[in-house]
Amino acid sequence: MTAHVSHAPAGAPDLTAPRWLDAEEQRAWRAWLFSAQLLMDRLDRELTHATGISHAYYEILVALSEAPERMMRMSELADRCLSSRSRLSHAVSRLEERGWVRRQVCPEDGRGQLAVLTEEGFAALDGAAPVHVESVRTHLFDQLTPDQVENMRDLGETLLGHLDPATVRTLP
Amino acid sequence: MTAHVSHAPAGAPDLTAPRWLDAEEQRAWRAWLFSAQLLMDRLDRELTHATGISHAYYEILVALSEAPERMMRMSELADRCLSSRSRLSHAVSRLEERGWVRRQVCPEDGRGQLAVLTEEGFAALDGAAPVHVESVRTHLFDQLTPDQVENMRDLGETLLGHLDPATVRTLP
DNA sequence: GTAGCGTAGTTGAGAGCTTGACTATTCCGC
DNA sequence: GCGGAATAGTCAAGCTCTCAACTACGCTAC
Repeated sequence: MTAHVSHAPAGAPDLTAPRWLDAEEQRAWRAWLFSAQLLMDRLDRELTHATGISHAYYEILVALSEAPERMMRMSELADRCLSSRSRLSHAVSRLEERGWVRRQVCPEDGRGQLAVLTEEGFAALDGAAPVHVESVRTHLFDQLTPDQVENMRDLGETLLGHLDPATVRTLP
Repeated sequence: MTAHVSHAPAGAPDLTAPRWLDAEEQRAWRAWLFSAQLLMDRLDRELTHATGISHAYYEILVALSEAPERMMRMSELADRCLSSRSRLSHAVSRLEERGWVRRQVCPEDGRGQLAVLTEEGFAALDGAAPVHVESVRTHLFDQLTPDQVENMRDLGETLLGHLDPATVRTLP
């Protein structure tokens, strides 16, 4: 960013002036942003390339595999995957075409749909998981000391507590 | 992820077995992933909603505004924005339609194109920057202690050093 | 029961991204 | 110089996401 300078007189701080980042904050922010973008991109590419499953689809399969009876309400699944309803609906349709998920009307609520992981879907996940965990190891945990891992967890949970207090409670 | 257990005998560790994450690692990884996704999504939405400029476009404008003469080679700009050549080419075309960027053949290399930030583009960035910095403050720095900010920088730079050693040197 | 409202999920159109092919130009070895 | 390899950038086709309707069902009050 080009330099932005507040022109408020020293004695009267301008409370509406943008709270620009200082050099340290700028550096921290960019390091975080770039590393996060690169890491997600790398993990997604390696997974997609090796297994044909994008990280977004992988997350859906994981969520279903962990759910009781390997089935979940569409909305609940969308929340769990940080996805919009619409996006999830499209994604599940595509997973259905691959035979990995099927839809089923919800017995308790006629409006609802259940997404159910099929045996084929579970097998696909089972094949992809070792690939993905190896990527996460290589590009994340292998690079960090135990203290850094602890800091990562602390940072993540702090931000999560602000951005979405409901999700922080669903952590393992 | 459902439980995955290595069946190798204790005396002969299986070096090809997936290095699954333990509970602590799982927790750290998910906290990081969810918070990163939510934060990026939030910042992008707030910026797009308030200014009509997506975060991806914002990054292009920022990179150009910081470049000498507010111009940059297409490839260099793509690298700086962690974007593919193709994606950047499309994005610059759309920014050109808005009158914020224009293309210019590179004098030194007839194959190359220079993306140049226009006055209108600079004005658009100038209007968007306060909105964006306020989002970053609200959802990131206001939530963290100075120690956490320091940890964030450390983590980001560590990961960046592994994922893209070239980029870490371009930090402010 | 039925009108009205809220919720669950889907759909279609349009925007943006990815992949891979393609053009134009430069670089390099002879 | 000149032919072949490498590089810069663009483009078309297909896929995914977003936004804004839209359908279908459930809940509540009368």
